[in-house]
Amino acid sequence: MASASASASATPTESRRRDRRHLRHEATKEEIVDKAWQMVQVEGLNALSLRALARAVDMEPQSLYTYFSSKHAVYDRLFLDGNRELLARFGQIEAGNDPEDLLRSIARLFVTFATEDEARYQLLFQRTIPEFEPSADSYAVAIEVFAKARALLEAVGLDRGSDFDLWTALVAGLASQQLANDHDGDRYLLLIDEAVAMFAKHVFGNR
Amino acid sequence: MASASASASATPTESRRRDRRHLRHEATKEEIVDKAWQMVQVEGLNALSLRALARAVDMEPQSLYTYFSSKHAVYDRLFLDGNRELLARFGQIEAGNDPEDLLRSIARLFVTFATEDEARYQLLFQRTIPEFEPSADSYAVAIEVFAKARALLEAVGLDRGSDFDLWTALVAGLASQQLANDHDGDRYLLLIDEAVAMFAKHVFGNR
DNA sequence: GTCTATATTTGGATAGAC
DNA sequence: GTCTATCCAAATATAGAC
Repeated sequence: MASASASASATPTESRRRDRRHLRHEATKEEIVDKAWQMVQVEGLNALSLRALARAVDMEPQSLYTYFSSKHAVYDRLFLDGNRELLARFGQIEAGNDPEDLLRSIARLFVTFATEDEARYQLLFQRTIPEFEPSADSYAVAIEVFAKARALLEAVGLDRGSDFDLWTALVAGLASQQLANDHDGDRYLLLIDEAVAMFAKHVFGNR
Repeated sequence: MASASASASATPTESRRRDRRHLRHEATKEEIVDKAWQMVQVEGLNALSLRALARAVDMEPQSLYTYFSSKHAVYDRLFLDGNRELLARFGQIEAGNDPEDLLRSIARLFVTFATEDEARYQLLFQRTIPEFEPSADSYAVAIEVFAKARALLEAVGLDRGSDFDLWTALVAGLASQQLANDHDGDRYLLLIDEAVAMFAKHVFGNR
């Protein structure tokens, strides 16, 4: 079964060579992706250009096409990366006994994630790049993120869809206002606990 | 004083001619702006190009420069327009006796304004165009909008800055989630009343 | 896998005739 | 105020040599 994926007649030497080539390829790709993140952070998500990206990694623009078949493919990779990162962070949240504690953890996690990198937030949660749509594979991870967030809320007894939607609106609102109105400050970050308390009281009442 | 703004030796005929020319100029400018709004609505805020815009109003691209000195000047005009529109709508809100009614009106107004036109929302409230910053004049109107919203909240007794910030986060959150996750639906619109009730209870308690 | 060369398109912007 | 002509730069992308 495994041999079907490559040349069936590969010698051990050929196989090792292929692996090394593959590793090198992946390493270069990583380098490109890292630089792309840097660039969108500094210049803005929509300012990314393949030329500039290529030159930033000491490559001719055309050579990038060995790694990414188009500009959207680069964006798609960033989209995937961002969602994987968020999913990983959600995975570290542990459900304690107090529901409000959990909500607070989620809110802090999300707003921190958002404010760390505005370009990433725009890419993942706002439709700001003309024509760009994530590939099915990348989108699947975004769905996972969504499902994970929902599962966390269900774990504290919030299984109504409308509770979940109100929650995400509240948290996304804090994130987007922090980015839009107080980019380098903490005005809205400081409201997280109050917002969580308000929401908790609303959905749990006075239990 | 008035004559200082133009040629001091203008005859009545010259003056009328100048007026008509001015009117025609403004009319054409309006037409360009209208078309620009249409285009960003359809193709996305960042997809606007002066060439396409010019051709859409049956003009050579270069002729646009008679009306707008740069692409950012067009964006700046849209930014101004959008803020004026929002300000005008805020002006129609009347402060009744019930605070929660007022909050509900504001929330509906804002979320409706946002969901009507995603490009406009991005332009006014998200930093999605690389390099673009509104001119001082346009920004002044944005400040007016902000001040008006704040005054409305103060009218119902909410004079703490943190209340205002929590409020705008909540409302902006509903708006941005509606745009991002349910573009043509009403999932988050339907949550407005609940969100307002939650917030009102939080800030007013059980009076 | 990287380069040179090149195609093609598009973009914003200016000069100058009419 | 609009056009022609033009510039210049940048963009994405492909073909083919090495």
